Formats: sequence, C-alpha cells, structure tokens
Amino acid sequence: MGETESRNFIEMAIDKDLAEGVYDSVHTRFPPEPNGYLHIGHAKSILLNYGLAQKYGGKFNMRFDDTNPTKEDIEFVESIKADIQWLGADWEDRLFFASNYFGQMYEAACKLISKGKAYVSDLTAEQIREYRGSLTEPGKEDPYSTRSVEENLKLFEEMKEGKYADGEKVLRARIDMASPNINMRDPVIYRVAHMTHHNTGDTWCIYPMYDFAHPIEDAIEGITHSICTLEFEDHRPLYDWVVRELEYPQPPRQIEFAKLYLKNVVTGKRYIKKLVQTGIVDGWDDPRLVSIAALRRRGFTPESIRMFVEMCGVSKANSIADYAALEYCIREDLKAKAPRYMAIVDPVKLVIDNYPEGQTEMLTAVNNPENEALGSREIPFGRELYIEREDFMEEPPKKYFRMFPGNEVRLMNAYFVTCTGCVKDENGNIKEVHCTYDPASKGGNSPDGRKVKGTIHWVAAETAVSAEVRLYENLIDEEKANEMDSIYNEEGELYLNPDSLIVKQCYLEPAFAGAKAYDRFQFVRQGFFCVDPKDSTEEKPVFNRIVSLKSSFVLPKKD
RNA sequence: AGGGCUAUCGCCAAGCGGUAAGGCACAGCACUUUGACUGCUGCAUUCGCUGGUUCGAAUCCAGCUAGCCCUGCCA
Repeated sequence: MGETESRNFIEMAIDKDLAEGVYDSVHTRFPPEPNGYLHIGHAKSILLNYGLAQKYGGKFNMRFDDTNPTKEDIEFVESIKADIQWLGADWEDRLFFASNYFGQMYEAACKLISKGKAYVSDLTAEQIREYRGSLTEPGKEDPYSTRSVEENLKLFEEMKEGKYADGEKVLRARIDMASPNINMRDPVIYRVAHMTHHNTGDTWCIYPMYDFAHPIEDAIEGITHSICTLEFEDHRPLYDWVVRELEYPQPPRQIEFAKLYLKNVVTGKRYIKKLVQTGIVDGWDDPRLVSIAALRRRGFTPESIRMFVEMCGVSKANSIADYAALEYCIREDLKAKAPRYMAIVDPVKLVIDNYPEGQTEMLTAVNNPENEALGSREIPFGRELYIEREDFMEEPPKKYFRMFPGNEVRLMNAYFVTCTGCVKDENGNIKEVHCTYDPASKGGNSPDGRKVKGTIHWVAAETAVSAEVRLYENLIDEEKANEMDSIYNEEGELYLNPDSLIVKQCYLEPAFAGAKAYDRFQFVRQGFFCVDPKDSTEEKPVFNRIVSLKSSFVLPKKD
C-alpha cells in the first residue's frame, strides 16, 4: 500500500473507517444468488471484494445468497464456485450459505416482533401494493399493524409451522408508511413459500426477504464492508435499520459501486436463452458471449480479466466499457506467454521452383522471441508450402512489401525467396504462386547483408496439420447498433451480425499436434487462438480466435 | 411529497480551492525474422448549463438541465 498510490472511493471510505477505528480490519464477501451463470460484471465484483481483502490484509468470504428457493438451483452453485476459483479469488475455508442462517434469521425476526418493530399482516400481495402508495403519494397504515406483540409472535410461529398457505400472511417491518423511500414503507421481511430448498430441503416453509436477510448474513460473518451495486443505494437505510434494531455490536457498512457493462454485447438472460434455442450460439459458454465460462472458452486468462477490471476502475458513474479494452488485456497477457507458431488461415500454394523435388529439411524456430523460456522447435520445410492468400498480390499497391512478381521476401525462419509469378485457374483465381529461393539465406538472413522489407509465414504442404478454426466476431451488428444507439430494434429483436462466426479449415505446422483444450497460441500475424474444448480432440483440435492483431487485416491505404 | 444517485476527451478514469494524471481507442514517425510487439509524438485553454463566493473554482454555494435506480410476498 504505497502512499502515492491513488485510491478509489471505496478504499478511501475504508481508510477512513480504519483511521477512525470503526473497524480494525477488513472483511468482504461475494454473495451471488445461485440462479444463473456468472458474467464479466460479476467478475468485477468478485475481484473488487477479493482485491480489497488482499490489499488490507483482511478476509474474503464466498456466500450463496440462497433465500428464495423458487429461483435457485444447485446446478449453479458448482458453476459459480468453479468460475470464482478460476478467477483466482480464494475464499479459503469460508464458503457459506445464507440458508444455513435461517434459524438465526427466524430468531432475529422474533426479536424485532418483541421490540414491536415487526408485525404479521394478512393483506394480500395486491393489497400491500395498494397500501404502499406510489412514488409521489405516501402509503397507508396496514390495518394489521396494530396486533399485539404476543399475537404477532404466535402468528409468526404458526407461519413457520406451516399453518398458512403461500401468500396468506407475511411478516412486515414496522418503519414508516409515509417515508419518501418506498423501501422503508413497512417492507415485507418474511414470506410463506411451501417449497423444497436445495440446501435446507423442507425444513422451512417461510423464507426471509433479501433486505432482511442480507444485513444479517453480513453481520453473522463479521463482514465490515458490504459492497454491492448502485441499485441498492435506496436499500441502505433499511440495511442500516436492520442491523441497528438487531443491535449488532459492530455492524457492517454497505457501499455501492457502478456495475460494469460492455458496449454491444448481449447480457440479457432472455435473449441469450433465445439465441441458444435458435442455435445462433452453441450455449451459455459460446465464445461470443461474456459469461465467465464463455470468456474462458474463448481463451481469456484470469490475469487478463483482472487487468481489465483494474483498468476500468471503480466509481459511481454508470459506464459502458469498450470490448477493445478487454482485447488489449488479453493481447498484453498472452503476447509473452503463448508460443508463436505459424498457421495459414486462408491458404494459397507457394512452389519454390529451384528447391530440389522430394527434398525436405528441418529448420529451427524460436517459439517466442520475447520469452526465451518457451524454447524453440524444429519445423519441416519443403518445395511446396502454403502461404496466406493476402500475402501475395499480382499487382501490388504502394507500400505493399510482401509477395509480388519480382519482389524478394523472407519466409519466416527459413529462406529469402523471390517471387517469379503465379498460376491461375480458368476463372482467373490464383492457384499457386511461384518463386525461387536463395540457399545461402537459410535461417532467414542473407550472408551478403541484403535486406528484405517483408517477412511472411508459411506451412510445408506435405506435413501440414489440418484443423478447424472458428473466427469469431461480435454477435451484434455494431454498425447498426451504434447508429441506432441500441442493440435492439423497436420489436425488441437484436441487431445480429450474420458473420459473427466464420469456420475455416486451416493448415497448421506440426507443432500444433497434440494441442489440448484451452491451450493458447499465437498464429503468427493472425492473432491469438485458444483450443476450444467444444468438439475438440487431441488429434483434431478446434481453434477459437481470441482477438486479431490489428495489422493482420490492414491493407495499404489507397492514395 | 416523491426519494436516491451520477455528470471531467470517442470509451473508462484521476482530481478533494492553486491553474486538467493515466489507460483504451485513434493518428503519425522510428524500429522490427510477425505491417505484431516495442519506442517516440499528437490527441480537453477546458471539466453538463447558468449565476455567485474567491487573488484564484472541475473542485465551495445557488439555480437549472440530462441520465440511471426505486411503487416484487426477486436479489
């Protein structure tokens, strides 16, 4: 914790609390409801909470906020745990379930009743809504709010015992029906729900509401700073009311921050579900989505996501980050970590006319010039190679310095070659490119010291490994979305990019053989790729592009 | 009688009364066995608007404006 380091507003609040002795340590938590998959927005919260605990030498808890069995499923518990672990947030031995506190929450509710701060109401959901008033009008007193403490205690116990049907009775906190803050108008804190809970089974038929349960969960675990998103700002007075009325000695403090949104990505569950159903994406982990699982599958590393979250910062202003920033982070992380191999995505054959027919030789290549530790490899070279179609032009524009008739270029890690021309098929499409090589330039340097402007990559035709490569672009038609300033049209349909997925059979050098799921590589001049676990086998890996290098597709400007 | 929050470059974001950090994006140059990477350069006389206080205001005050959130027995 350097003195000069700039701090975000949450850290400043914590510093103040620590300085004033409100707390003597920091204890945070990540409290998801197990009702879906985690996405990039959750990553911010996880990393923020975990990071704060680390920074202040405090503790970080993992807690499932499972107080509503109607929306939750055990299925999500495991996926959430896996995603958080993958991100590197370590809760050590502190994995909790709010549902394990139901007994204490019941006692807490009784305490409130005894203090005259809560009462059982027979109003229906609809009546409660009517009595609540509106944004501009105050609410009306609940006719049942005058019941005695004894009667409330008895009724609440009967609720617990299952004497009442769902919706028949609720427990409400007695606060202020005229409060300008609607959350304070005698909020419901317990409801009846005859339903099997994934953790507590049929033990309970009453369940606490978030506003009541959450502060208790935090207090029980000794959380000091309960960090949540902006939409809960209005709930803070209620949070404070609960911990105060329950008389917790060192109550936690709620601090809110702005969620992380990404521009032009689909996050709505409804939409994703539809995309899965219609087969436009292949699941919740489709690489074009931004769930943690999708990002992992696409090849993002935990480090890159951490970098991205740190880069975005923490504030209270609603903001939408560019996906480009995320891409920068993965490039930054992988550029020295991933081996750089040659692969041809859009092949055209290159024939070296003066190279002996039938001859092959092995050439040495460094795996990553920026990282010696990654070592080197041997690559087969021969008379016939594949090169990238865009690396040859019969009539080059200005400043094009790759292959064109008469031009000499370097085949990366191999030889200097001089282009002699090309062969076309009956439709005028280029079938093969021809050249001659300079045997003295083996390794890629000419003994006479002459230079070449261009260096291109290649794969020997005979030994090339074929693999499927999926080139992913944004699922959303960005041009349209930017123009309309929304990813949805008037009918609520997404502006989809029809070319968000392009599948290609590509030629890879033999070094790719045996690539395993989630292995990451850089295809020289084509970007970063990750082995997609879906449909992949060791014999036949399927590659995903993580992000292209800008220059890969840059052609010389026309003037 | 509505309440809460927010507003600094295309996108994030520092700034906390002393004269606009940084990152992404973008553009240009240099370097290069990846047109990548790297390096250098450029990119807000101005902080939503209008007044006020002050020697001095993005920072303090007042009034506007715009955006987000809140009327679940969801979280």
